[in-house]
Amino acid sequence: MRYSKAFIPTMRHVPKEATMASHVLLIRSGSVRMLSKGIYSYLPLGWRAVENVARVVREEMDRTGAQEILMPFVQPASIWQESGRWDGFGPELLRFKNREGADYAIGPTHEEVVTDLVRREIRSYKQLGFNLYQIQTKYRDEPRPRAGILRGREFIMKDAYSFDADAEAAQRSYEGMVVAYARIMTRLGLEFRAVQADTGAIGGDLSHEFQVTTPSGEDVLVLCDKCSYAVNVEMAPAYGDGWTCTPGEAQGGTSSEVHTPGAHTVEEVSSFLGVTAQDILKTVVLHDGDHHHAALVRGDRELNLLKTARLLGVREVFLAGDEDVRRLTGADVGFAGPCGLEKKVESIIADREVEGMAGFVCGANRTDHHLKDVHLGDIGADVRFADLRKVTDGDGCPRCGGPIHTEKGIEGGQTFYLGTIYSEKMDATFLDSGGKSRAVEMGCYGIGITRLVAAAIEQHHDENGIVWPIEVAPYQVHVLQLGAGEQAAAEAERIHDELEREGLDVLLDDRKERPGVKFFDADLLGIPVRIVVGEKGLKQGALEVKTRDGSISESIPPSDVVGRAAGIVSDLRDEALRSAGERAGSILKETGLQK
RNA sequence: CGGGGUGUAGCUCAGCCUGGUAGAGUGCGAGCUUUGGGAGCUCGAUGUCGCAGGUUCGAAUCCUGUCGCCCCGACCA
Repeated sequence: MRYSKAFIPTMRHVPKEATMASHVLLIRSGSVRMLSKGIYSYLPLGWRAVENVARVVREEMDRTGAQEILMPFVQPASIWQESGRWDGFGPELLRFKNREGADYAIGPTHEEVVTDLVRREIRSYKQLGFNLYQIQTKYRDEPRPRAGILRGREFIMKDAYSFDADAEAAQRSYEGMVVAYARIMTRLGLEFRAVQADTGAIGGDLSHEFQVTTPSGEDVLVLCDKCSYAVNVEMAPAYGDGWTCTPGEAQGGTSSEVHTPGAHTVEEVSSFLGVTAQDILKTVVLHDGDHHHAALVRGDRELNLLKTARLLGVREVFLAGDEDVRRLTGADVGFAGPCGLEKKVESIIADREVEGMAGFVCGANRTDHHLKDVHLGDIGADVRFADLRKVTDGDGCPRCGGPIHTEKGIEGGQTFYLGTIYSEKMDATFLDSGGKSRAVEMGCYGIGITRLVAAAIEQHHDENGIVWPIEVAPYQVHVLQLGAGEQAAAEAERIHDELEREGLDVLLDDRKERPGVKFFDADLLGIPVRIVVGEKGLKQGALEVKTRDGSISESIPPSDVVGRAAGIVSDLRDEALRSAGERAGSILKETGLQK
């Protein structure tokens, strides 16, 4: 490809709407442009990267025997009503009516469609044991899209669905996908961890997230330093089986109110009253859509909303709004306490650790006032104790007791073992070898194709631009033709043409630009191998061949340049494949799926 | 949804408080010089000041509404 003919609108300025590295660089490199909130066009460079991720995903999915299909993204409400998700999915499902007034949705995922497709054809266990996947645009009406294509409303996803006759075969299908995902992530050059995950709206009881580890990630991973325990913080239990605590003094009656003007935060209360955060009881007012609840945690802890929702038996809980807090507690936000709150809320729940607290400080439900020397007996209501707090660095591993630490991650893919939850609801059944009717055992497996492009940049960039991993890079080799001399132009063309004949994707910067401009753009675009063809080098009989990550920088004769560049590319690919094989060999142990 | 911010040239932003002919840098076009890390000089083109109302002799500026975008949202309880 000749740069002079390419549509690569690079930008010098940092676009003001972008804060994350991948977002900034995708825009600056002319890879994507926003049409509307969370909705992006892919320009040639960005689209090539997307296609490359898709290519690797296809290769690895096909390798497992999965078959590619394409399903509709416009889906009738009827199948969603069958599965119960028309009401269950929430506002992220974009719904609309067609001209006849019938309800439809734009597919955020395809369990319903694929289950419907398969149930019409499956009669016997002999037909089962297959996996269907597609690569397609999805739409989820996210409440808060951000960070460009990392968390968009419209995005491209690979979703696969396995269909088996029994749980054992389904388990093997699941493991096959976990292995494939490890190969995919590794080939794409991504550092990742597979963690146990919540199954959320999709359902099922076994799930792993493939988290691309980066400090800019949205998810928090809890990882054991000693064993292979790895879990999303949403799921992480704070207390192992052996955990106990000595119940605190239940006797109340010693509490007294203290004036704490302006002390809204635990930190402020702690320094105002000269107590530690552990001596403070934090009261969080929640609502679950129907009712309000109060949750109690130690002052230095954070509430885990997912564990809280599970305890309450609801799908989701949210923080109550400021207005609700004022109405229920009778005080400004920051002064809520459990005493006297039992009549205002549906229930009071507390983290297990709170059971050991005594003589603590808590809000007085009166603006600018707290209570001190409070005991559990003062709450005057039944409090349910459970594992509610968020796990943090320094907590113990629930499996081996070793120390755990947390890391941030971007969820690049997730695998779910669904069992029969969809097949039962939607009547996808078959006759087993004994002639009995059974529901199909299903699994579903997603990879955010466009998100992985952004994640790759989050992990691979420097202050000058992108540093593409070889399998994602829109081009593998970037030939910089410097100067206006005919000799350099002819030589650059020759190198470009020969590299293309080798089957490589090559970008030839033949623009009438000064060298500095070309170098800066080359750094920004991040193509892995760079060849500089200038009059100076030709005179000296040595051209510069460099990798974008700086690991290789050589001056070699023009006649050897093509062979050397092609060699570097194939070495990089071989290395990616080799590590993919290695990681795939250990992933089942790593995830605990095999001993 | 709540809170905060922002919208002026392709891009980044100034001007707004205190109303009076629309600005800078960068980019873009032409010319000369320059040519291995975002060149210099000269000349030039570019705006429904997000949109809709209102106040005013007069609105980018003040008022009302609306739309878009960005950031934050137990860690304050």
